[in-house]
Amino acid sequence: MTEKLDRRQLRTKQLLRQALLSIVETKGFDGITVSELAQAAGINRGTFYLHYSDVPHMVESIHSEMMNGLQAIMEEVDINELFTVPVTKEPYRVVVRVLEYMELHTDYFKVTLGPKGDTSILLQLKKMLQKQMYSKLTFLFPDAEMSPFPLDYLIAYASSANIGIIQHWFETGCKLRPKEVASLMLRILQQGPRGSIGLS
Amino acid sequence: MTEKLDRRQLRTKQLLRQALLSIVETKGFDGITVSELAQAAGINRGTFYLHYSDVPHMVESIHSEMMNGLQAIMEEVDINELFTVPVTKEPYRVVVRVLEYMELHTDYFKVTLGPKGDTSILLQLKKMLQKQMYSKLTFLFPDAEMSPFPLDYLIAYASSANIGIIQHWFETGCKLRPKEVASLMLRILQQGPRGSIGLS
DNA sequence: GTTATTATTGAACACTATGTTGATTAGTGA
DNA sequence: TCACTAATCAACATAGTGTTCAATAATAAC
Repeated sequence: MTEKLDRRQLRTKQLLRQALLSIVETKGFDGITVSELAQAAGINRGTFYLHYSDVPHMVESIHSEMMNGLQAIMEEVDINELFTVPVTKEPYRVVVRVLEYMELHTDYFKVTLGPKGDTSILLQLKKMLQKQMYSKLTFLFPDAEMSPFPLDYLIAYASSANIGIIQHWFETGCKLRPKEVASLMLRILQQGPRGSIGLS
Repeated sequence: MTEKLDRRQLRTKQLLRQALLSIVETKGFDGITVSELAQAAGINRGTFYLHYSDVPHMVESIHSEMMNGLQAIMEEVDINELFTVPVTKEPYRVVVRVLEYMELHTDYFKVTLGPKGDTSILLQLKKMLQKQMYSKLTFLFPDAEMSPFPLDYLIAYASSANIGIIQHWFETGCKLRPKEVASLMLRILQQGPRGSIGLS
């Protein structure tokens, strides 16, 4: 997989990554030129093409790195537990680990999930959640007709909702600990919006 | 407001709008050139600049039109009712009207809310929902400390969740009627994810 | 430490899109 | 019909693209 070692390559890739995220933070992912990227990174414009064919290619490449990291954690998730385990002081472990991973890479996620962010990443993230939810829900409801509520809409609802919480977490500067955020997600998922604020 | 009448201007604006949405549908909002836009619309490239300064300006302009239409409807919403009125066969009226408006402009919303869509529009839409929710929730909980659940996170959750449902609605080709979608939104908002599928 | 390797640099290239201008044509409203 | 003005067409300087090549510098391996 990672069979690249030359310090020079690593250095320029790091410089490019920093430059990209810095630019994205101010003007979003659109309209970034190779020229400004190279200048911000302090490297020669031609050098960029030794690593990426294109700005979109570089963006996609960085996206993949982060998504792979998330995917590895996600694959351990067990939605069944999420739905059946009662509220405890220890929120669901894998959720916490996902949030910790995101907090570790704040520089990346705060921009991609924010207002200048990337739709495709939000979508991938949502699809990850949905995939897990779907497999577990179809286990709970082998015959889709048994559910009094269309499962696809339920999944669309719950996945978007949790992403909304994560976005708000970054938007407010990650003031809460991953554990606390996971705890909120668990409570609202179990009790629903009305129940969580104390309405009957 | 709308004091433009010349048929020629209306014609080219319509042609440009159609061309834009058609292009966006295939390659998203990014990297659209004035040249391809003019060609797709069958107008002279220079003519574009008689109407818009820029591609982003045109995009922003079309966004505003749609958002203003939504805003006018949204301002009638009464979240209080959403939270207190029991499930009836008639879902909340304003929600239905918003969904009807969106369905009327399917060509626009199916792309902007979809995978190739625009983050800023999703954000504006979410902010609209949040504004309404916030004013109503602070009415229910004048002292923010009274809520056992942080209101900002609750609002982030609920607004994203409902947008997720709308996105899924367009994603699946608007098979349900606006009334049916509004009914789903109401049920899940009241009963929560677990309650709506019949779990205790 | 020397050497072979290779990433980076800098300059040049043709190409595409930009945004603007001025003169001309053609459609519109009164 | 006629004054007005939107749309067209060609031309322009500018800026970014993606590529190539020779020269330079840093690196890894011996």
